[in-house]
Amino acid sequence: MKLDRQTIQLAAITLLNEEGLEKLSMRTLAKALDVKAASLYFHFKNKDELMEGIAELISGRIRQRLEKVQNCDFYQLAHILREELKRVNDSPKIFENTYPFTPNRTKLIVLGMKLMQDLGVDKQHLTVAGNMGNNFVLSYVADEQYFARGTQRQMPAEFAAKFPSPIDLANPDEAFDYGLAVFIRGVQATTK
Amino acid sequence: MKLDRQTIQLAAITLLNEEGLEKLSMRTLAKALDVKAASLYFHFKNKDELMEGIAELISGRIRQRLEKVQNCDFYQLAHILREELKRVNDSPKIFENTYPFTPNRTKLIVLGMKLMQDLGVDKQHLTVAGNMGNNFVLSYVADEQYFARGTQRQMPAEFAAKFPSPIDLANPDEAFDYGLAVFIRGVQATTK
DNA sequence: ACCTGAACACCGTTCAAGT
DNA sequence: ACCTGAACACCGTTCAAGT
Repeated sequence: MKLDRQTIQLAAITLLNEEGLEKLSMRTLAKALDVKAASLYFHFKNKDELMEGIAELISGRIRQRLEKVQNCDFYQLAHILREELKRVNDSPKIFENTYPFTPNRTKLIVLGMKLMQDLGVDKQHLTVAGNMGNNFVLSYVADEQYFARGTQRQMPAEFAAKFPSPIDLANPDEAFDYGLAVFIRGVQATTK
Repeated sequence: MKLDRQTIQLAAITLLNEEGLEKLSMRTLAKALDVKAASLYFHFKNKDELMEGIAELISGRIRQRLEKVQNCDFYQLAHILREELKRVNDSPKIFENTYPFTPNRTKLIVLGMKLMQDLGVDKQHLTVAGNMGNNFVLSYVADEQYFARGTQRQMPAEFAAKFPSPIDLANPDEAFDYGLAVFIRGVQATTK
């Protein structure tokens, strides 16, 4: 088997979409590639570096899509981010648990900051606002994937009675736009 | 050694604050309690149930503090939530990865929903808004604890040059209030 | 340069057996 | 009722050895 970093990362993504992050081990990944676990360590220093590579790969996909968008605003960035995160099961957890300043990802962070500036955020709150926008999308996709899994335990009857038919599950796109609007309008309203 | 669920949970919290979630295993926990790992399984079905118990214990602390607050609004809830989460290292990750509908935690969720209603959120967006508020605080504390750890790798020079001295790190309380204001005003602005 | 065999030091979990 | 010894099936990682 001829390995390289990208082959390994793509195989890992396939495994994530089939089984989820918990089932992804260096050994299962090696097995899927018909290779021994130790071989992976020739291409990646350790598992963390592999995860970092996956986040970086996804960031590259996002940047590629952004190139085709002129006059990008935060609304569009958030939508593309959500869509690409959804393509990889458990990607929000991977993003949360890896070092963020890899090349493509850094460029996305810088773009996010610029878009915050465009929304009128003052300089001293750029990073807070940027983190908040990023965390909103990550958490939203994490919740979506959690419910898509369908393996959760039930809500207690007490709760289900009080909040019947939560529309977000039926209308995830509308709910995402609602949350996004909350964030964007909130940022605008909080600018002096 | 005389064990019970609470003793185990408190020992786990101590270990979290000393070493973090990654170092917390059933075996290290047992060692800290001067007991064998298998003993823990008499009190908890598995590690997940133990983590769930820790989140539930923290939720109980929050509820206790909320009892002393009259006319609680979301601003106050968010502050108390943040403070209690900060008392336990990696608590945001624990909350994210456990089943949420345990008794005390369910009551907090119901309260959160009610406070969203007080802010004027329409019925069909209650759960989205509630999740968003919850995720905001969780993510914020996760970031705070990440930076408090101090073991992160450096930002690239390119980035540090563009965004010098991020005030959020120096002024975490002010930054939290900023984010909270963004959320609250955004919710109000997005109500028809 | 790239891969493997074999090992090391860990995990979570189970369960018959002890008290 | 509560705890343990001993095992099972896993992990991530290293490194001398092979090609």
